[in-house]
Amino acid sequence: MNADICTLWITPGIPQMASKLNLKSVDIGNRASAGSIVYEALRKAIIDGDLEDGTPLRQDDIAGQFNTSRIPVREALSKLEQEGLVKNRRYRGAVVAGISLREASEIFDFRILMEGEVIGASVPNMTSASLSKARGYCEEFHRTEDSKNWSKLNRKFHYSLYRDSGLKYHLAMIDNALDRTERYVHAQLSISQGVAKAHDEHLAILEACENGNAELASRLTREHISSVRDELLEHLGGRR
Amino acid sequence: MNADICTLWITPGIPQMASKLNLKSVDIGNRASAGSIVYEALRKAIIDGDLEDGTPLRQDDIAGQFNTSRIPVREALSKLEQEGLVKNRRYRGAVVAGISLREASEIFDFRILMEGEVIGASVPNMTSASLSKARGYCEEFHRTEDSKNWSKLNRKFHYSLYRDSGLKYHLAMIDNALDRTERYVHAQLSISQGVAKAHDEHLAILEACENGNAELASRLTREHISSVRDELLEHLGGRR
DNA sequence: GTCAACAAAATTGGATCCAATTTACAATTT
DNA sequence: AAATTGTAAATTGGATCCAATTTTGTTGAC
Repeated sequence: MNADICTLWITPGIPQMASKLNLKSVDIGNRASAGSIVYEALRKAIIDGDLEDGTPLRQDDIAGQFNTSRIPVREALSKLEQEGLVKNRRYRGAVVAGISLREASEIFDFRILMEGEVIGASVPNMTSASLSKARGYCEEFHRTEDSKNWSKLNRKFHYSLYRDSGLKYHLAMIDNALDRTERYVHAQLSISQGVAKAHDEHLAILEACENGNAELASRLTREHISSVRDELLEHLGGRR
Repeated sequence: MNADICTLWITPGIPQMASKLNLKSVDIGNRASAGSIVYEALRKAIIDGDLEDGTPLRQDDIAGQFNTSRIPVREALSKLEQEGLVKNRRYRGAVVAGISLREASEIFDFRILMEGEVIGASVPNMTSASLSKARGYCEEFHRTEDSKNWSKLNRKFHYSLYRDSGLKYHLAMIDNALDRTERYVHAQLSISQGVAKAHDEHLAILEACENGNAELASRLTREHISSVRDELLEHLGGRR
């Protein structure tokens, strides 16, 4: 984990005040806070599975690694707890929150409900730009060999099909659900013919979207997530 | 807002160590942290609508009111931001987050999806204890005159019908959605014949549950929330 | 050797202090 | 008077310090 993420955020669009000057400007006002830097780094590490479930997250350690004090670290840990990625116990510190298969399975059910609905609402509004972007991610997902990128691209693919729904709240809920299950998705993709099967299903979903068939896209999405869940439960020793 | 909320939490079940003594004990080890006390108080104030949208939440003020330092206040504000109840801007402080009718409407749609599903899953597992508890809340909702209690009891009624689903994640998501819309529900109940109509619908839902008709309970719940949403949009000037 | 009691170290929670930034406002110019 | 600049007050972010609590380790009794 490196600390030099702490660079300025170059924001493409700063509200264009009434100024004649047209400069390549850097929005100094939007520097990331120390807390959000720590948060992002920890979030990524947990989601990617670099930190095992139950790993204690000592405030001093983390503060040291990021060359900051414990205050921003606490802020980050608190946010991560809200998201369900760490568990905090008073005076006992934070640990990476594992989820049981039972819990994971429920979150997959949640996703089936959400994503089926959202893609259905999205299809009628889908632009060709979104579709070609989705196709790009889909192909990249198929091509890539690096298992680390699978779940990332899988996520980008699906998300690009949801965005046009304009359902921001639903999308935020989906995001959180994906955060919590990403480790499991990664595991599922890595076993058996996970990626090949997923790719086939992605293509079918994409085609339904391109044909403007919302109902089909919704059904295929539900089946897709459902099959990921079932395979996961099967391979990781779970009866439900 | 009063500061004397800061009392000890009386926890009914402390793991019964090997002790002959049987005292009404107070679990000192589970005192609420200062941050969580501030959090609960602010959350309640915002949900109940005691703090108007856009009200600035000054750290010093709040810290003063609770006779604590700003650290726990920041923690509380951070949590509230995660829940969408306040907006935080760096160096500019926090304000109570209002939601537009557009956003509220989307959250109602989310609730329709969630609560319809959850009550359906709940019905087969529903105990007579849950049902009688639900009936109690239902009647209390009907009887009470205090508008402040309507949304509270409305919430308790619905929640008591969902709990037996055992779908903890779904329930947590519903909780957050209710937090965000409670102000609007309160507004809707206060207008026209809101309470009477809601009570009729509650009775119908309850009856479906008692008869073990999951499908009907689900449909009635969806229609119930849907009608609350529609009336709200109508009365508060919204086309969708 | 096992268990309890006690003490020391480690760790977190909260208070206070300082720095960074924004906001409010007076002074200045046009 | 309106707009701009400069300055002080208000406010937040972060660092450091102390207190509360847990964890660890040690001693002693049996």
